[in-house]
Amino acid sequence: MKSKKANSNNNNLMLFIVESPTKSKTISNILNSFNYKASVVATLGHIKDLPVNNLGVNIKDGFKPIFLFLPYKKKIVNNILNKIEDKMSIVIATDPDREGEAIAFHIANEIKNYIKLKNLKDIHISRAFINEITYNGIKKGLENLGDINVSMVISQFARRVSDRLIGYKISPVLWQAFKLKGLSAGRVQTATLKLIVDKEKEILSFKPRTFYTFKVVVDINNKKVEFNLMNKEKEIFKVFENEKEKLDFIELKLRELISKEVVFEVLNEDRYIKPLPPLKTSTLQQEAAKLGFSASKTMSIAQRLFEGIKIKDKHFGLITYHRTDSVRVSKEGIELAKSILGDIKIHRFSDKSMFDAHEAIRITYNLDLNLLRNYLNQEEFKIYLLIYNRFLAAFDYEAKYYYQVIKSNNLIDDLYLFYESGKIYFNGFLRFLPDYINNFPIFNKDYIDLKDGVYNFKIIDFKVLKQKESYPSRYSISSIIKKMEETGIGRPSTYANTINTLLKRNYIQIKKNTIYPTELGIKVCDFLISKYKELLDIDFTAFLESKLDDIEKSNKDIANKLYLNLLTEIYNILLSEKKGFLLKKNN
DNA sequence: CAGTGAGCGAGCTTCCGCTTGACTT
Repeated sequence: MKSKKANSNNNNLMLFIVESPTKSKTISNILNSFNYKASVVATLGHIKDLPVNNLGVNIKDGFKPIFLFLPYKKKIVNNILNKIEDKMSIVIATDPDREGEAIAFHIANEIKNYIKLKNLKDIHISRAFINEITYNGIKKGLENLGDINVSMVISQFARRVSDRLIGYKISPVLWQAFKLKGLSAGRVQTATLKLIVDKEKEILSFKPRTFYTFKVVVDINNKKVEFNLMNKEKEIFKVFENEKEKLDFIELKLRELISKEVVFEVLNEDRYIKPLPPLKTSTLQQEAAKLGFSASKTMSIAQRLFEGIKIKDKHFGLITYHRTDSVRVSKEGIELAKSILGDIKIHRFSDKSMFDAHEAIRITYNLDLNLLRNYLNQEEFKIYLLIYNRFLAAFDYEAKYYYQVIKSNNLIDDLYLFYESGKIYFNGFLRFLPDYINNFPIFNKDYIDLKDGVYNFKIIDFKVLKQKESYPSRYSISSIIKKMEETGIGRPSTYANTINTLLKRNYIQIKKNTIYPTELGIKVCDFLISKYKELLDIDFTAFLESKLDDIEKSNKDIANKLYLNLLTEIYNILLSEKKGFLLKKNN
């Protein structure tokens, strides 16, 4: 073994490149156990980007992007290059997604230039796809080394250049139209702003109507039980203010029923509640928002938990990576759940993750919570607990409950009396998420001891409740992030940034976790949508994604052609709108 | 001759997405 290692020392020289430095230590240990003499280095995300001060897109030369080093990245890249030696294998293991592929492309170019410059020999560059930082994840990645996927890189360029053209061509139109410095527009921020403005308009134009509902009190074994008057579809029956005759009719009929016996059917069922999936970026931000954390605050706390803490001279990264859109849990995570819970159940959760570069956000060690409380501040501990509870809940058993529905015969014109209740008899995952049952109103009602069957019960009384339709509610931080994710606007790394940008531009205000558009926000949004609906409305991102998908799936030549088509199409829209704007101004 | 002002040109804002760390409070 010793001689073999010495023998192959040079062949096993490896430079392993990832994005996040926090992962490098773990990876380094795993690679050493494979007998590689590896150094693991991190790019810290993108190394190159379009210039900030100008468009950076050569429109006449087929929309060719001009990429420059981001600040401080030249130094990081130089540090990586300095580690390259003869007879080394270089493995680029940036995240397995569109952005990661572009990072791989840029770093590979730098490496190739360096090799030429220094005249280095026997260097092999390859691309690895690592879905999880575990022994098996790395092993699998190294067994299936490949090359950089050029079409995927072109698709990332298309995404980047689209966003640049839209942002940098439209924002100046705003400066001119509003005579204000620093206004901005973009595919993500303007679509998000529109969600908020649309909601405000919905509220403004909403005219709440007054309506009446009916509760009927029934005597069941000397207990007064309140039933709802509902239609066949189990919707509460409403009579609106202008339907006076209907109201009188129902009241009359109900009055006639007082002291009368009515036929009811009782049905009891065994039902269960499935656990919630573990957290991902969007849901973590949503849950934390309910505790009063802003999205960016949540992310900086999660970053600290990810980087971890020292306990008795040993370092513990406390959670998995916190920027993810997946609820998948790695084998290692499942083992961890098993070691904590003993007995686990694997549930299937629907997962619409687009790239799945990272698994769900979960805890990484079975650490004593009381011990941890001493090492974390209050905020960190709260966020850790959210992650802890959702992770363990996801592997726990369903909660089980008795469900009961009591339904009358046809009472009046296809209207029925309904009573629904539930009683939990097995907590299951609810031991980790006790508040979750508040989402089910049936558990607030008494479960009545009645066997299945047909009964006669006496009607005692009824109540007519006067109510007003409630206004649509404005977005909270939590619900806007949910909506952004549902509509596909933005990515896990940018939900928080987008909200901050809208705040910084004074397009929105947040008061008591409620998001209001400002007057400026509404004006800017209306102006932009009237002129650039095609590019800035909510569904443009879905359109763009489908085009990017086409590019990614094509061979290089077709991908280049599709790239040109897409950007020409976008540019033409920008051009025609701008012309229209100038014409109108001159008139 | 000196003061005024027209006219011109330069410089500035801006996008989305991937990562931390260097700042301040």
